[in-house]
Amino acid sequence: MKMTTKGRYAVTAMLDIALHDSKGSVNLADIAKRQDISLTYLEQLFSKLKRHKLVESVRGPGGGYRLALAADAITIAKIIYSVDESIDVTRCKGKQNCQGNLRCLTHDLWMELNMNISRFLNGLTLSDLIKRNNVKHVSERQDVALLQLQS
Amino acid sequence: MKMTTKGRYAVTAMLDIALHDSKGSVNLADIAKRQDISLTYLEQLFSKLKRHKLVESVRGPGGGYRLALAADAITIAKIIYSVDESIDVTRCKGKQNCQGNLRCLTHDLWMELNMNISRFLNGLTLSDLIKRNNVKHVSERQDVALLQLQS
DNA sequence: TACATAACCTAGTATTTTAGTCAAGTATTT
DNA sequence: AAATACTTGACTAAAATACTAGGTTATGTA
Ligand code: FES
Ligand code: FES
Repeated sequence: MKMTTKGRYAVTAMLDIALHDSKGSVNLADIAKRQDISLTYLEQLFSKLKRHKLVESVRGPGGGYRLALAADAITIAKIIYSVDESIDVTRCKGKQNCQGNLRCLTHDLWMELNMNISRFLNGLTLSDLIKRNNVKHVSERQDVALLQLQS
Repeated sequence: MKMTTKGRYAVTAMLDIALHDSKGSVNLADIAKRQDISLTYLEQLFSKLKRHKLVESVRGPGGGYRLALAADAITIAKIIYSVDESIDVTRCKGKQNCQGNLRCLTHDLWMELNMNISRFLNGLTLSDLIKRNNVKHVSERQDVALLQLQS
């Protein structure tokens, strides 16, 4: 599995949008400030998220991004997949050809681990996360911090 | 999580020893040939595995490595941990300080994923893997290949 | 219509990590 | 003594990652 800041940023940003969805659309500059992520880096991630139809964009002043699906239809797995290409832990990418075109000794082990991780990430949606108290608290803290920044 | 060839090689090599344990000790040169791993790279990994007391070494002619514990006492998690340092997917390494010393929006999500992966890898031992048919088959294939190589 | 805003796009680069090599050891058995 | 086998640490090429720079294009508003 590739679990890098790229995937983490993507989930964080998507969660940020889901939390501020009431405002119609959320612009990347705000996300960048709230979540402490470089704006231009976010732009790259959102180009992928859009390509995978997880978000829609609104151009021009007052524009931004909004979820393309309901929050309970967007799984964490989909988000990570969209920016990281895969959450695969095998070496062969499922092709069973690690060892000179043949299956290596541990192929099935990694496949099982894949399934385990997938089951977890596929079973969890943005709407699940929004409901959590720890997420609510952190989000409120971030909103306050942004307001202070702007004043 | 860092799931790289380093961790995969370590598990593969440990499994190889477990499978050939009847011979007392297994030397790295044989593992290198059977599993297609660079010998000098294996040496590095085994220095770590020894430091973590997962294997014992037997020096001199006929020497090699053998498991320091029973196969059913060595979990896959321990092996990966020994060479990769961690199977952690958080960004903060558990310290809750991603965002200027505070917890980020997704910290708890990654902690949950950590638990999920740990549960799986801690619940699986070398002895579990040895029993599997697919492992047996691949191992037999490798033994035959090594004999042909030596003749 | 000008202009500000914000998405969109293409390169490029600094840093880090990975996977692996090399060389000069030390220890143990035969 | 000689052969075998493990030990250690420094070193390196290549890849991936995280991030920056510098634009262009669309759109709402004054
Ligand atoms: S991981 Fe699939 S063949 Fe080795
Ligand atoms: S992952 Fe722990 S604070 Fe962000």
